[in-house]
Amino acid sequence: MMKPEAKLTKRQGTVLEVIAQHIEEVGYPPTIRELGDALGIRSTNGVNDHLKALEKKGYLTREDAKSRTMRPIFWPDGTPYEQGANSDSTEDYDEEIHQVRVVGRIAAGMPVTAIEQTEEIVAIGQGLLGRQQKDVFALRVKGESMIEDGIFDGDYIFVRKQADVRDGKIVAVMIDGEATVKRLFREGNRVRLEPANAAMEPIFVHADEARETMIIGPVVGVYRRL
Amino acid sequence: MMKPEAKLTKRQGTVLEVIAQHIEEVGYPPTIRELGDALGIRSTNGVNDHLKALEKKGYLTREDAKSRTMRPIFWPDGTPYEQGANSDSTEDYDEEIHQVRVVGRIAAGMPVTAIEQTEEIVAIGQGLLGRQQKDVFALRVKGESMIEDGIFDGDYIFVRKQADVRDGKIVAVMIDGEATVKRLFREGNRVRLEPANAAMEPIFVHADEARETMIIGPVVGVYRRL
DNA sequence: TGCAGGTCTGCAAGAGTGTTCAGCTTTTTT
DNA sequence: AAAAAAGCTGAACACTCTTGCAGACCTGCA
Repeated sequence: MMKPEAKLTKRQGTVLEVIAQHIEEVGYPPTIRELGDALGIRSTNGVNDHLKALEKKGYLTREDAKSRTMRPIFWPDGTPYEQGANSDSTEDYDEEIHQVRVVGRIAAGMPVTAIEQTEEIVAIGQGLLGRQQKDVFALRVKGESMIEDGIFDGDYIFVRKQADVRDGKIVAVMIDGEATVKRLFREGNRVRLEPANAAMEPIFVHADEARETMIIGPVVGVYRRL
Repeated sequence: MMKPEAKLTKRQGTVLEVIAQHIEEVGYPPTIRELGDALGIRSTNGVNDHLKALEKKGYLTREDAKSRTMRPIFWPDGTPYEQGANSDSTEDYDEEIHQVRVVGRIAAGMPVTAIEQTEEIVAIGQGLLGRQQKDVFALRVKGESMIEDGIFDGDYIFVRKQADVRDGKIVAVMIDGEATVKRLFREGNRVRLEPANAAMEPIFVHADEARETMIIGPVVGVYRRL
């Protein structure tokens, strides 16, 4: 089994995970600036330093001066990164149990990382959440806007914090301080938030709008107690 | 199964194939110029016309004005294009966390305790299952008999082994060796098993019937991966 | 015959992106 | 305590990339 030369710092591991997450979720690698947004780094050079470090340590490759050309080689833990051919990995893998915070509301205008009112904490195994789901939290659904997609009032939804989401995915968004769940579609310079309820109208958000809008991230799971 | 609206021309199919090939071999989508090189098209607009056509016909999506953001949706022949993958895992742990067996089928005529084919094990915290949930196992739902209750094909349902169930509850039952999910209603000396799908008829089971019927227990939770 | 759609050239504007420089603070190592 | 590494800001620059416009040729179809 191949292994990388040196270990990563905590932060570098996070960077690498965010890249892998972006590729899996969005379908292609991020740009330096997109990476910066996801990591809360304002300067492109701040991100670049991380990428240089990851390259130097052998966890990542890039093509010079080309956009979106970064490719992970190893996971932060040293496991080889695979992309196309995934296998029945014969290796056992200790299942991680995640302690997920359930929040009632999200403060308006706050960065995505700032969440109020942890109402309870629930435990759920990695097997149900999917691969490398780190920044996941849970919300209780209010309202019936997604009943046709089988998401009901009172359901727990598990959301991964990630601003960049693939088209057509179910996402949690924050509009004027209210957190809601909708399907997201990009249409030119605006975004359509489509409820799964024939009785409700889609919401349109323009890029240049004054509205307090923020994509929290994709919904990765739904749980309903019966 | 979803299908694209219109068919592609020969050339458009080639373009789409080249894109898919690039993603597979290089790891990320090409730019318009790179596509042009691969196709022998000198003008970026020539390529762009193809991309527009592919988008219009629903075979491809792009983000506006961003590089390398094209994503195939269908193959030229109309087959859905897949890219993401799931991995599952198992191992022990201990706490207030339940290791729940996920079974594919239940053997006909066997006592409820005898279950075959543990396909995987998922972990879930007590907080989501409810109180004193000891004999709980999980099933993957097959079919659409409960879509109106928000239980879809492929969902995990958590069932507590318990023969006595309150009226109107969603239960897992075994009929002639097949495990299904229905709502249970007692009506005199018979039992009505009501699907939550307008297109399906309820099943009636009489107490004196020869049918191999057995109530496994109430469904205490539903989980759906997204 | 006319017309729509597919395919392509060439050009130019403007947004997007990677790179680099100078400098800063904090953490880790020596 | 000093030095090195990690982590980051802000700005500037050149190049890449998408998009749009104008125009061309071809084919199938009404």
